[in-house]
Amino acid sequence: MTEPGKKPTHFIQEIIDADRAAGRYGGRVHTRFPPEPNGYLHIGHAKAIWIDFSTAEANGGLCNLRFDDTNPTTEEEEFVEAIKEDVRWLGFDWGDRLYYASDYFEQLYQYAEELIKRGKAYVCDLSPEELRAYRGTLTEPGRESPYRNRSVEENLDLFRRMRAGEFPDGSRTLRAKIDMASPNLNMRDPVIYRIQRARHHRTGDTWCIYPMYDFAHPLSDAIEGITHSLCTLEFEDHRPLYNWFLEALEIPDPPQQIEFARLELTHTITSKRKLRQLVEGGYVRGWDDPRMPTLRGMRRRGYPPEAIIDFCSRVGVSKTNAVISLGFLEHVVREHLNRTAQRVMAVLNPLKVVITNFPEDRVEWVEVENNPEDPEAGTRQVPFTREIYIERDDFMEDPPKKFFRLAPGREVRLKGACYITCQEVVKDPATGEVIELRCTWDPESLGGSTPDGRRVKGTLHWVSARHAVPAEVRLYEPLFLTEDPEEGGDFLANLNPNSLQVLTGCLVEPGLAGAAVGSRYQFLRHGYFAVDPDSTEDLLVFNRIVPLRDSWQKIQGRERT
RNA sequence: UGGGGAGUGGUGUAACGGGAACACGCUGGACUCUGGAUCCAGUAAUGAAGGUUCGAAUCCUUCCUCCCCAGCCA
Repeated sequence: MTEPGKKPTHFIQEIIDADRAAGRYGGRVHTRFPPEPNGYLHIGHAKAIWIDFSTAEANGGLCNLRFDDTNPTTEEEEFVEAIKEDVRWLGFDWGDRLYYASDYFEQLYQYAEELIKRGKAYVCDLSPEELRAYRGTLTEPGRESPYRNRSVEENLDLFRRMRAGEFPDGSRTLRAKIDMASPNLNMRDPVIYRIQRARHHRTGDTWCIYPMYDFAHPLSDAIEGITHSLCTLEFEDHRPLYNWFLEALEIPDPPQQIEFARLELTHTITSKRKLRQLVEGGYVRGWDDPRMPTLRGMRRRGYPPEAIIDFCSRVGVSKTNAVISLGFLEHVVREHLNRTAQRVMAVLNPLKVVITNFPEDRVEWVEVENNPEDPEAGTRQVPFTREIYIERDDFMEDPPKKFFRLAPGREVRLKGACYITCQEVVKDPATGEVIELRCTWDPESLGGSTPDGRRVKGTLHWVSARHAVPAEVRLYEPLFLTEDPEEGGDFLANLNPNSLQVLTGCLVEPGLAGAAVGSRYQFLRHGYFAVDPDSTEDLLVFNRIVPLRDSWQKIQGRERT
């Protein structure tokens, strides 16, 4: 766990340190998280959110939440609320600094007029197709628009009439007058305003022209007094343009854009389009499916937000395109849950055990610790009776060498309760399936050890048959079989057919009855689980957050191959 | 074949001219009322070639590889 409040050491912090040493921005640090409200946030956004908010905080500064809502055709109010919810869930607070680029539409418009007046922008009548043709290619320069040298008066008049709605959608644009021969395509007279009669989720039909990102972003930053505008690597090519607008308008103390690498995870996609394909194609149950890399999916799965943040901070900040292994995320989640999750016994695949020398009506309440990692967590009482269930995998009639669990004639410990010895195996005469074990217990072992100090190799979890609470348990595996879902060219072909396994007829200890949705537990020897909102009064539903490391499974897997 | 970035163990991050470190993974062992956790040990890296220097991951040159850019998306 990284210590909170400790100053980070990444390259962005170094830039900030240098700025402060030089007295830039009067020593201020002000960042912003600028999502476009056109979809749900995912794990990649978590890194951006963490960087934006935590670097501000670490430097005594502030971070704004600003919706970058300059494209009304794709944006919706629904996403605004969802994004706010997700950022809050991660534990960040934007205070009263909730902004929208659309709040600045009038101001941005005035900036655009100013650009025209300075001879740095012009209205262009080229069609989208012509514009593309005029732009040139990666290796050939573009050509200047025939409308490039209109007078300031004509441009102003035309632009005002664009705003007034005198021209059809797409018929004209406002372009920055920069350099059609620039090797950086972004500088080849980029469009800064387009005509678009679309209802905006906040401004309604007030506007029929909307600013482009490249124009709106640096100026929105300037308006909010942002000092360090942090974004991902693909905007590196846009930085000259970002700076160009600020210079062209002579913005004092201009903000600076700094780019860092996105967070990518193995076995995971974050492309909005592909995520939508998974949802719409029914490959997952929705945007909050616990297998999804969306923050809502991870929340439902049971990932603690603190663990996600810790993960981000431990992955680090750099400019190297990196793919972090899903295993590392799981490690951090386990580490967090190991310290915080209450232990509980749950039998996922029950096998009945009758303890023949245990009185029929006796209920022995045994004491079990809630979390051996945290003495403060205390203990609880669990009922032990003559008929119990153990995990079917914890018994083998003909056990291999390193199998330390129950087998005919073998003695094991039942966690917190006692030692039992398997005396008889009852099978279904028709199928040969083991349906019941008849065991005896050693009353001396009550509590989990014996006066003679003899040792048993295995400790099993169990539930009392008549006290157990039924549950459904959903086990998850990565959505994709391959580290890189794009391997082979078709991500759908790499989908893991076993990404969801639903276990019914599971039995959990009685204390779990009525457990709150979202609460997290460690099912002893299985993993960490969270209560799913699908739970009802009659049936608890659990999601497996992450399994426990399992060295037995590893040994088995090794011997099988 | 233009422009912008990036190359350190299997993975991610450090080292900022001076003994390549940390974390995850992996291997082995200790311990254990979770085959968990913990502990201990081991494994393994500076893209290449030149050059500067007493000394280079770090500075210079050339080369190689990978990523991004031709929306009136962000």
